[in-house]
Amino acid sequence: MTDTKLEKSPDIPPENDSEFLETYDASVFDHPSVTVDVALISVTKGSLWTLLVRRREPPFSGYWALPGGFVGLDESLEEAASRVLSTKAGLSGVFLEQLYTFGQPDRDPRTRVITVAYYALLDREQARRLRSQHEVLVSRVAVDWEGETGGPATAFGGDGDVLELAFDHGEILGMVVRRLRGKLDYSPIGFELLPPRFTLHELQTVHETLLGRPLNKDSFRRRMTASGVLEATGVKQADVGHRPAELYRLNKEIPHG
Amino acid sequence: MTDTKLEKSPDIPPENDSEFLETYDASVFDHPSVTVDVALISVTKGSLWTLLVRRREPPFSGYWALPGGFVGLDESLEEAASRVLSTKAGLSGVFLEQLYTFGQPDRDPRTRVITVAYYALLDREQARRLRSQHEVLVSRVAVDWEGETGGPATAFGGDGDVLELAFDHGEILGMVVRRLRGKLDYSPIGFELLPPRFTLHELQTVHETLLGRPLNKDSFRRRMTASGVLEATGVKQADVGHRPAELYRLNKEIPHG
DNA sequence: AAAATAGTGTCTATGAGACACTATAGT
DNA sequence: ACTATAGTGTCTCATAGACACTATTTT
Repeated sequence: MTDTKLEKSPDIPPENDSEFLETYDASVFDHPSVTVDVALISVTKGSLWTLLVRRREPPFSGYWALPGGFVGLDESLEEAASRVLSTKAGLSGVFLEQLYTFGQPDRDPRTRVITVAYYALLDREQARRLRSQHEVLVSRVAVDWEGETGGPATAFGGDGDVLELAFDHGEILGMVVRRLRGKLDYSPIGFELLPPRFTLHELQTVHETLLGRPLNKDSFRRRMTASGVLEATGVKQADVGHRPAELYRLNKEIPHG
Repeated sequence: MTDTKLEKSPDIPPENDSEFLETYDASVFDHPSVTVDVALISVTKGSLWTLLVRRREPPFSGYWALPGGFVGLDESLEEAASRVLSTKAGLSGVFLEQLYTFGQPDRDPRTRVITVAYYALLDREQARRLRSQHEVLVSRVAVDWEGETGGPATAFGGDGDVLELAFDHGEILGMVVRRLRGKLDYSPIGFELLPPRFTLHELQTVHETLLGRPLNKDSFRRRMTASGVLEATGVKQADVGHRPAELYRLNKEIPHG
């Protein structure tokens, strides 16, 4: 094949970025700030919840924001997100995955801030501990099913009032929910939102809450048991006022990406 | 519900990022550099291709790299990627989407560089124009089907030799291909790799090349015609040495996310 | 006519939804 | 016994794969 036109002219830029530097030279030290913002997602009572912190200073003073922080020069993005999780929520060892990077020049009115958004998935127990913390709000989140192709999420306070979200955090939350909806079919993320042992019914409720629509019970059970990612423990529920369901756990033998 | 523990203590940090600043204060002006790298993907001759540029200076001098550049303080990430596309490849108006952000502290040995990776999809005609340019190499790319869960791509030169890729660009290319494979089922990205009018066979070849495995002809035709995203033009191929196939185009009436 | 690919019709296997039925806990 | 949910068996319908067959162009 003759697809190769290899380098032969002397006017090739010496660096990947040199032609940019021509126009950028004077401000070469004006690098943008880079932050991570983390959406801590949990599912209970048939709703989606996320942790928000209230801003006390401009910009967006009084608005609610996802917990976040600057990326240190010696830490990876994931380490920065982990640090935010630990500092702002006292959590470690939770499922954490990169979502998207938001970099509109005007998203922070002060200065250029590019943020790498992450989402973390919490089970009931972790979410419960969060609710007992001070200074944070675990807020209910809703995304229109219509909002499939885009659009922000709405966050609600304890009294059902709509919360004003800082920056583009409404958009970030909207994208988190849509991403989770999309991954649910082919990725074992539902389990991250449940304790280590759970019933099929609990798993179905998590899926339904995430998707925002009811699922067929028979089909759901068949799909899950046939997929091989579940493992029956032999143990059953206790004290439930009806026939106890079997508890399942994630099958660690199967590699699940 | 009593999920709200609103702010009431005076020790709440005044800013989202203040506790980070405690440890960061001295180097508050040492922001990381932020770049965009763009993988220009095309499909022809049953293979995947991407544009690579050869580095002429350290680090990774002599290695091959994705085209990229610094993000300007006043441009969005997408605008930066568009600019790279136009400056390095002379292309505009092509499909462009953000992939992932790579930020390992040691990915660039000189200094901290966080890169936001994008991928662009080119049709035959755009790829052909690329191949006629100087100073760039349109390289064949392969990703093990096994590499479903991760791992880098391999790039090949014109003589079939393996190219050494700079930085983590092999990982980036691997993730691009896996992302495309995943999106193919539920997103009309296959059309971006074809000219405005194409036959069902050409579309199937694009899908097969991307996926790295053969597809069932009958099922593929049914799926595509039933999906409603295709529109028959009534026009047929000419000069093909066999029965000419009907040409289809993307149905612009249907909203497709 | 031969070669080559386009396109259709039909049968079968598989998975989802619907529904009826049985099972087992607490009260 | 009653209630509520767990779990099974079976039927139907939609979709994918397999295969046979017909159609239409160039050489």
